[in-house]
Amino acid sequence: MTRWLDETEQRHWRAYIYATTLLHEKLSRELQEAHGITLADYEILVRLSEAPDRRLRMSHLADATLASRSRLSHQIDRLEKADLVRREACETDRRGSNAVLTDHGWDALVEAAPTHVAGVREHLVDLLTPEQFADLGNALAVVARHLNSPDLPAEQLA
Amino acid sequence: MTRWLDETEQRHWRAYIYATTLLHEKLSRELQEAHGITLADYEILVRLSEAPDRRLRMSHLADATLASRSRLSHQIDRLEKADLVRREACETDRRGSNAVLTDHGWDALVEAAPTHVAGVREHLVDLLTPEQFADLGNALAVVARHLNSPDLPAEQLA
DNA sequence: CAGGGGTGGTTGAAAGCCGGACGACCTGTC
DNA sequence: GACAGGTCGTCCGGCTTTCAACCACCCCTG
Repeated sequence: MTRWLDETEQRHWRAYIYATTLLHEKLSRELQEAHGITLADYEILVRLSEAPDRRLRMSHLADATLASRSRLSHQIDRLEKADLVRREACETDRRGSNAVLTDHGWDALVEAAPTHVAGVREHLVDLLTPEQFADLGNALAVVARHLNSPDLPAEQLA
Repeated sequence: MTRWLDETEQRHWRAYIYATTLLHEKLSRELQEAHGITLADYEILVRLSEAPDRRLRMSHLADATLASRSRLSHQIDRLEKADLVRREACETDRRGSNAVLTDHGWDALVEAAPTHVAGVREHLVDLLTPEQFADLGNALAVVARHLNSPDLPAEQLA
């Protein structure tokens, strides 16, 4: 038996779909117009910039950015062509490679970051009260944990 | 001067990106595996099913689903191949076409709806208290309104 | 230390997506 | 009633994503 969404739930759900789609597009477009990179590119650069020696294993980076291995591989191809990232062989595991942020990549990130942060503030954070934003973050943290955990049988909760 | 995100804001922002990406993927994959349609397809079918005579102008449908005209056109191509939707000429405006839900499309929607609703509940609604979910919806409604409105100069708010 | 199963990452082909250009058509104005 | 400017939907070219196959390598087991 399906328990349907009542009218209010449906309204909230549509607001969710609507807002998340629009926000993602807007932030990505702003980055692209100002700096020629997408939001996905930006997130890769951020991860690398935070990593020790500004390098990460491909698979780790794929997990962190929620990309498939194949997708990340292509994406790194492009970033490599743009000289924002380069690949290097992994010392300890000869199957592996590291993605390394180039100096040019670092500079690009430093330039793009204000655009990104301003967008996040303008189109999200500053539209809400601090409590609202905190509640949003906490609620979505629950969702993220749920979706990220290996699928437990639902019964386990009973 | 850029006002950076503090550590807490950053945590919330990452939860946002993480959860919205995962949730979208999960719901789309569930639909695809069970019924061979994506979330975007599903939303088109829903809009058509709710419209008078189960038909809508292409441009209206594009706006409603936040798709570019070009993207919608391709998407309708696919749905037409799958016999879920068909096109028909618009009577009152010879430039236009209507997308019409076929009987088969209606049946597919009726079949897919329980999967979708169950997913939304399992991975979002039922993870939160009713208040949390309502707050989420209301906060995102603010965001959606903001992003949807024609760009006012920021000064207008002062 | 040989073999088998698993993992890391890349690749190519096919499908999907977007922006921009386009032809067709509508509508207001003179 | 002609024309200018807008709107409707499609199409083209180029890029992105996905899927599945693949090679190279690791590691465990016997």
